[in-house]
Amino acid sequence: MDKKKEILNPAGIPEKFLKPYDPKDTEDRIYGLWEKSGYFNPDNCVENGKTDKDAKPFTIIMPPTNANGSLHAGHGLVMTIEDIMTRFNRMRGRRTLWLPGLDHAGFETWVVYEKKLEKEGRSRFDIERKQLYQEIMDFTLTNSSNIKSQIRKMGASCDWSREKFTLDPEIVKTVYGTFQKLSDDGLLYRGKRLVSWCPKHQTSFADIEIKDEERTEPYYYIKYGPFTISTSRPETKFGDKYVVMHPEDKRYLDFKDGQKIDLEWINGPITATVIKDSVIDMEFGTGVMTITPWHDAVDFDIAERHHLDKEQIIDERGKLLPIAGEFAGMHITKARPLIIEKLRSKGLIEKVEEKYTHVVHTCYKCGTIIEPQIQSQWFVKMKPLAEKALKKINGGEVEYIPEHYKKITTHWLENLIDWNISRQIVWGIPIPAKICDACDTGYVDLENKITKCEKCKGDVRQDNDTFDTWFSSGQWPYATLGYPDGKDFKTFYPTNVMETAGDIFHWVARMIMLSLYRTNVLPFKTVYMHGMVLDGKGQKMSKSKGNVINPLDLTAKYGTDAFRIGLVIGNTPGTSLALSEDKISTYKKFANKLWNITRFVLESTSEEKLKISNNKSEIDDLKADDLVAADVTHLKTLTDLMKEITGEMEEYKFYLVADKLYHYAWHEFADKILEESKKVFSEGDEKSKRSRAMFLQYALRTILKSLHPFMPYVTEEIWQLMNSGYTKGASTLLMVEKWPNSSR
RNA sequence: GCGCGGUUAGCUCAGUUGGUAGAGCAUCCCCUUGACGUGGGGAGGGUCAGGGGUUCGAAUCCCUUACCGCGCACCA
Repeated sequence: MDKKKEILNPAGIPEKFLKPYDPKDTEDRIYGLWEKSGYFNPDNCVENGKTDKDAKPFTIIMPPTNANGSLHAGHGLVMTIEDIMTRFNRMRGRRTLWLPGLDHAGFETWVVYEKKLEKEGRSRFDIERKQLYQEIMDFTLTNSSNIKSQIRKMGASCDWSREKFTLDPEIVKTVYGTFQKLSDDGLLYRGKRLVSWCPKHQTSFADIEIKDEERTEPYYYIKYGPFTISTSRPETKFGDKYVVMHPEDKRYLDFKDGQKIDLEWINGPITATVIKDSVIDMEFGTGVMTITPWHDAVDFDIAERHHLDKEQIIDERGKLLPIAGEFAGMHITKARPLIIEKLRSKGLIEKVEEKYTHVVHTCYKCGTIIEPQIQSQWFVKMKPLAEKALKKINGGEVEYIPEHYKKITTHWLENLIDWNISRQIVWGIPIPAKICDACDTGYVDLENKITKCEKCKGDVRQDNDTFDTWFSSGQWPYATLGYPDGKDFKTFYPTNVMETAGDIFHWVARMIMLSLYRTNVLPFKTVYMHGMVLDGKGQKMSKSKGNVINPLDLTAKYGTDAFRIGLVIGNTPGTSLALSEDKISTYKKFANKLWNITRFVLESTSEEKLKISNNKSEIDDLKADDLVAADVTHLKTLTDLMKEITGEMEEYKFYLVADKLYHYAWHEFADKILEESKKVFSEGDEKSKRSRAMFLQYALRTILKSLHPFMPYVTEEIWQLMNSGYTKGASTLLMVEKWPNSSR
């Protein structure tokens, strides 16, 4: 040991402090310590007296993470914010449960697995359903350990003993119960309705799985008897036998509703019927359009209103049906130019606008144009569910952070259409229903005992579809807690906070609707929405741009604590955040600063030098009476700060709290108080020295406690070293220490 | 078209109920002070997007314009 070190370390403080803080050497060991303690589980906290028996519960249900996924920056933020909430409330003495969960992520996983099959030269159509399901289950369960270890790496103090998976039997049972109840209450129906269909993936979609894309294509004006219609999709027009115009359009007053008109069409003469409907925009195009109810939402609505025939033109794979005559069997993309050629040769093309820009719906995975199709699927009537939810939300019973998400949510709820919950993929929760293909009737059949169709007495078959992922994840808060009889449901429901990404606010709305429907109670009091995590330049991360930041690279480089607090400071709820490495690097320095602050405090307040008591309770119950005037002032500043930040923690203003603690620790405590202390310890009288030593110990402990939710690893490591290596007293976990007293 | 945000220092963003504009990073200058150079001290830099209004007083409240982002619907 060189001379400098000798001077610095006269009291034999833990060796570790002689080197900079090393997250790599710390984090896994500390996480192991926490897990071993069992205190992630609130029951153990109560049992060991860390939490009072009658303490109020505090519950967060983790949004189920894709079991096949890898931790991305957004997850990093989720885990950080929810862990902050959890640790804060645990330290405040609440019976705190953070319940982790994994999502089978129906379609997401399906796409991944289908690609894997493709690589192996296999096709899902050659594999028996049960086997395929089992293969994907094995694949998912094998992969899930990956994401779980990544969640641990983030320091998440969730209760792994209560971990749930969306395909767990008890979750499925709850979901089935809801399906049955919806049916019993007349809120479920099997209907032939328009669904968004991906011809490549062979399934219907939720809105969120559809990506809007702007395309520039030719736009055709085509003669349709006495009219001219316009379209960008001539290949859908074969069956168009209704021509629609606004009832008040002066140009077409001569044509009467229901009037028949003979005209020459693509494949020969047809008879068209005039329909008057005010949905038509007189300003658009020629003010006349023909309709394709089977493949278009507006057209479908018109057909429903006027009880018109609906005919399928394009099959589920995107090929033309026999109605297309000579074009039957062709894929629509191949058929389009040929159809145009034919129309042109018949003199039916009036003009072509070459560059027409419009938005088309595409599959968010494969980019294939979504082909609406009429299908028999299960639908949930949303209006009654939405109304109940709206009443609660508008009545102020759900707190939204930030508040404007409330408006976005209510706007969405007010415009809901019936929800298609059937998906045509194997990977998911099978729909417990029987289908009669002969008369197209569906029966909810949880007990698997229906064998004959009540209507036509024909045979029924098992519904091969699975539930939309959102239908099951929409029941997450009560399903995970064991509704209706589970002990946890009774203790921890309703939960306190739902923390999730702002762009899936509709998931939150669905949880509110379904929870109200089944439990009659709002599933949570507060909705906390975080924004998107962008790259350092503020751009959306995407694989194609190559700007994806892997959070684990950053935690490896700067430590998890630096990553966590860097993600929190300056990040107000709902606002997107540019993740810059500079910022994370700053907080790595901060972790080290805390390390050195501790080193100084331990060194300068060592027993040998100053003869202060190291009795833990004497430090923690520090009174102003024990201190000299200067320290009384410092104590008051610190106490006021604790009071302030405790309030802000309760208001979920973590970005403020973290920033204030950073400033206090560095620029007040270290830069001012510690500097001033050097003089006190070298020149002051015994009373001042003792007072200062006690205050420094107290302040350090307070800083560590209050920073613990944000930077759990370094604070816990310091705490352990202080308690076991230097000061006396039982070694306890900072994780279950009491939050600093703010009521002095 | 309807709805929701945003526009503050070079960059990223704070700014709680209206009371003389803040932080981090970056820039510049100084300091080998015995916890830490992953350090310390200091400096420069903003007519708070434009316009109007309410007020003794507006970054903050109201109206309006422009631009950026997002959601919903539509796109025949």
